[in-house]
Amino acid sequence: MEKRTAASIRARVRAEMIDEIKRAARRQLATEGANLSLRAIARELGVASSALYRYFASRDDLLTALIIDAYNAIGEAGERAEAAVTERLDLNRRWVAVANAWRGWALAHPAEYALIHGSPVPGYAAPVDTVAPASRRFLVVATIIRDGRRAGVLAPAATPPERPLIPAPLRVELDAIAAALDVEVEAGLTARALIAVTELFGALNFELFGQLNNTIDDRRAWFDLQVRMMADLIGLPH
Amino acid sequence: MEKRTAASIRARVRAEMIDEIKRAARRQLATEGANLSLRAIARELGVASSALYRYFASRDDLLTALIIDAYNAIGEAGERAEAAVTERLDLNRRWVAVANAWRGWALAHPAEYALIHGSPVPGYAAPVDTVAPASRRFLVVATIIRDGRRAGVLAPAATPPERPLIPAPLRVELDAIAAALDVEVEAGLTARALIAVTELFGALNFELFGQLNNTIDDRRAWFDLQVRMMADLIGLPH
DNA sequence: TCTCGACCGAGAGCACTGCTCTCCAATGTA
DNA sequence: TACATTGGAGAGCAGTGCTCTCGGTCGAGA
Repeated sequence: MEKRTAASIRARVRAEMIDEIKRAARRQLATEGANLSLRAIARELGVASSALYRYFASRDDLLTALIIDAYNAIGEAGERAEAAVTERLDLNRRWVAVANAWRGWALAHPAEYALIHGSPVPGYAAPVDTVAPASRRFLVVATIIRDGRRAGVLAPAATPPERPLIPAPLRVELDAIAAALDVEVEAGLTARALIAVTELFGALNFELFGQLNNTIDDRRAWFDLQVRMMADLIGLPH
Repeated sequence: MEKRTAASIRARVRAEMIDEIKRAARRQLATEGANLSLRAIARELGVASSALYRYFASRDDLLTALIIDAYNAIGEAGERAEAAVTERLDLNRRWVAVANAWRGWALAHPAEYALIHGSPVPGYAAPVDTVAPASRRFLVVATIIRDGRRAGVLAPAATPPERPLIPAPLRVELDAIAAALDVEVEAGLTARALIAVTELFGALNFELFGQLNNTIDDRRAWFDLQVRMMADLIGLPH
């Protein structure tokens, strides 16, 4: 017991410091974007800038930590909203809940959203640690599709006919994605779900990166319409 | 005449220098991203860093110039590809041409693409000069819709029924957009066209910003499928 | 309980950045 | 040809990421 406790004292202090650094970094992020200043963070914490290097080997390392946190945060936001829908068979409601949760998180944390959905930091190669948190967003959508298929409301017959034919190599990849997400659906449905998600994040990018300034002011209604149209594209019953 | 010629000598030299600076900046952009270095550009041109300030008041000013150029370049790429389609009544072909041109330009100039579609540079407010070039991308799509409506192939009856109902305030805004683009179509069609474009740029963001690494390798086929599905969403006849 | 070693903070320093200011040479203009 | 506008050079300021060395502190194992 002593060993564990003793070790965890230092570890806990260290973890707290890491947390404080990340908090300050997130604050910086809001005003400075991806080119946040380590020295400014150190100043804010009342610490020499060199001290930060005891916790993060480089600025990129700190950014990586923030990126992983952001992926997990937006993923968790979607998961919680989806889990809160009690009518589990109302796939539409679950889809809308996820979409709105994503948008809500993005609007509440625009800088962190930009960190993961914006231009990659030049010369920065995303480490492998980021791929799992990054795919987390898609998992929750997969559960909706899976439940729908199992319940029969997303039966192959009920979904729209596969209109643009999918070439074989692409079909193989789409099948692999579905298998990795543990859903057994035809490639056409996988494609439509992916497209729906792509559209949503495209919409969020447009909204957050200022592409629809002076174009659409009622962003809430516009996003809502897109969410519903994408629900139709997937084939979610209403 | 002497006055004009004399003035234009200086002006021409100045324009050439500006061009050289922008060329070097674009080269920098490819490796360094948005945080390119003025001093590195100066070094590359064999010039003192302070000399650059005779041409651009600040780094942000230079970035603004690059942004405007990028908007115009991708816009023009779309326009040229669309204009090259001789079968003017084949709306589908025109749409595909535009989409592929956008993607081709993006793949050829990823850094410039990121400059206009990625996270906004922190603390950088896009000047008014950028809004016109930014909307240029949408103009070419508008012409396709307009021609389709005029030719009757995009007749209201032929387009899918307006399924998600559009709330009145949003409908007003969509009508305003259509009016600004000089197309006379119902709000539902405007919405679908906007969504199609949103999805395409969402797809390009995913592809260029690395979101579909380890997911889909056959990017060409995947983009193609998305383009065709969005053509269906708009209601372009095939 | 006590000593020792891991850990961590401080500070100086390097090479770099954007930007300003002053000085000066070149060059088109009248 | 003399002048005034233009643009380049260079020093300098405040800031950056990052490294290295030096000490102190405090939890660790004996």
